[in-house]
Amino acid sequence: MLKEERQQVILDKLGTDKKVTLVDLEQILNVSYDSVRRDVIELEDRGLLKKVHGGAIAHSYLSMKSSKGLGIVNTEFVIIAKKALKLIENNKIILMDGGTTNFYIAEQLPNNLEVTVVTNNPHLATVLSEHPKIEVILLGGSFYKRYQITLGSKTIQDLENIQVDLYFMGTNSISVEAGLAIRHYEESILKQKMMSISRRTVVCALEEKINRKENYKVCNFKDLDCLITSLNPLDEQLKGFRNKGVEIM
Amino acid sequence: MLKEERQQVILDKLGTDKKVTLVDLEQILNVSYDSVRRDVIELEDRGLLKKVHGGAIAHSYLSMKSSKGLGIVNTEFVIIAKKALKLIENNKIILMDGGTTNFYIAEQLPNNLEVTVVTNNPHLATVLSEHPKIEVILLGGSFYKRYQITLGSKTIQDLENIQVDLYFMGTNSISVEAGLAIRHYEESILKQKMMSISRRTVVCALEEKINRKENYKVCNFKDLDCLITSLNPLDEQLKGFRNKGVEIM
DNA sequence: AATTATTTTGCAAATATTTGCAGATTGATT
DNA sequence: AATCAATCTGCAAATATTTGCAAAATAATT
Repeated sequence: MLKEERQQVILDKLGTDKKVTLVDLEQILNVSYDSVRRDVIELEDRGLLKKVHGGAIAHSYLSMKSSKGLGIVNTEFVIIAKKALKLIENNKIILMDGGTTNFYIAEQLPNNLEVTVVTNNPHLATVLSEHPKIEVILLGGSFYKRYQITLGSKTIQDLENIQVDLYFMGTNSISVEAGLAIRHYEESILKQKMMSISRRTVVCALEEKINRKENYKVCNFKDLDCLITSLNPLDEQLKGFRNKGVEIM
Repeated sequence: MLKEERQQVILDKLGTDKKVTLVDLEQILNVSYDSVRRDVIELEDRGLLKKVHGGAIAHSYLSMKSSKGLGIVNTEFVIIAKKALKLIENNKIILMDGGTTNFYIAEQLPNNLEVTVVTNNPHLATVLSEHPKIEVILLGGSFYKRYQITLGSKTIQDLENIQVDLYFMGTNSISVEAGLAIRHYEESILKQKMMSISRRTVVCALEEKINRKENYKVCNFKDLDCLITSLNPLDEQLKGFRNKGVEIM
């Protein structure tokens, strides 16, 4: 097996599972632990994944590339998308930023829906271009490879004259005390701007994001209008989030 | 067995399997390991595959297209890309708009090249995000699904404060009398704007575009700085294009 | 048809890369 | 602090690659 094949397998695996341990890879690829480790290091050098202690995690765009064709149905995504769709009405203007959750929601938008989607995520534009009725406005700016979105002052300036009905904000962490925070400073500023031009802001959070902490704060929890998770709104994990004036779905 | 036969077998194998080891080829072709290796090196020089340690893998773009049976076009792309690369220098700012030719050129940009690429084509941003050194600036605007580019006044406005060194313009038609014309009005305006902010404008045209006519004129032929085709610059087909102050490669 | 030039091929020695392993080091966890 | 797991480092064996060279095959010439 060629080294490149192995590395492709690693990327594919990350595309579907988003994370993988080196021990797993050692078995799947049937080479030594050191070899997979070196493969992962190489891939990281090329910026195609992030190496972590004992394994690797995907850069978000990997899953955006493969989630569709492979028909892998992550149930969490399905539940979240279903709830999110309830909020979307015809003739509204929707803002969606980066992240796999938004990507998945976009993929699920029904064919008869007639909305405008504003986004700084080119992959979203690509997916939605197959949709018969949705109009897409892509925000320009420096392209941030790691998260596969446009960023920076140009992007913010693009938003200056736009007013949207509904903003689906992606996030890396959400907690009652620390609010909503992500890993990248510029992006946190951008998200604040996006909130400011949106009538309503909705966060769709995977279970793993709940009560996590990240470095750059975007807003307080109560600044949101709605929180969507795959959990039952009455679930124990969401206890602290209730009665804060934020709808929980 | 002739060398050319062998090389065709190699390409065919890659077309189906996407990868092959030199040991495999040695057996299939029944020649020495060194011969197949040299074959693979030759094919790589022609840009028809990617050589890796111990074997070869298919070039992603070509394999994508070759499944449609565009054998001739493939080599056209290769030739055009090779010529185009000669124009690109480190630390320059390159503007590339839509079209498959630009996509293919982008994929061929060598790893040690350090340039900024400005584009209204999100797919280009995606491809280039795997490049270690290239910075990408994505132009915003309405996303035009059919051509998979951003368009419109917003895109033009984005260009207002940019000045680029080299513009690779995609086109649907080029002729001496009618100049350069395309099928979409808004895009023709955009291309004019792009020309105006570029120090040099280069058109890479597939053979089939030569002497074709389209509806919306972008510019006269002599407004270009350089024309790249897969043909020999002295080819009969290009006769009328010569001595117009436009470099022909 | 014979000769010559050119290209192609296979081989062998010298290099270089990849791989797995063992010991030392670092990092995480209790 | 102690323990366990993961990482890093250097090393040696196995593979691949490169290079030069001579034999074979092919093409060009007389």
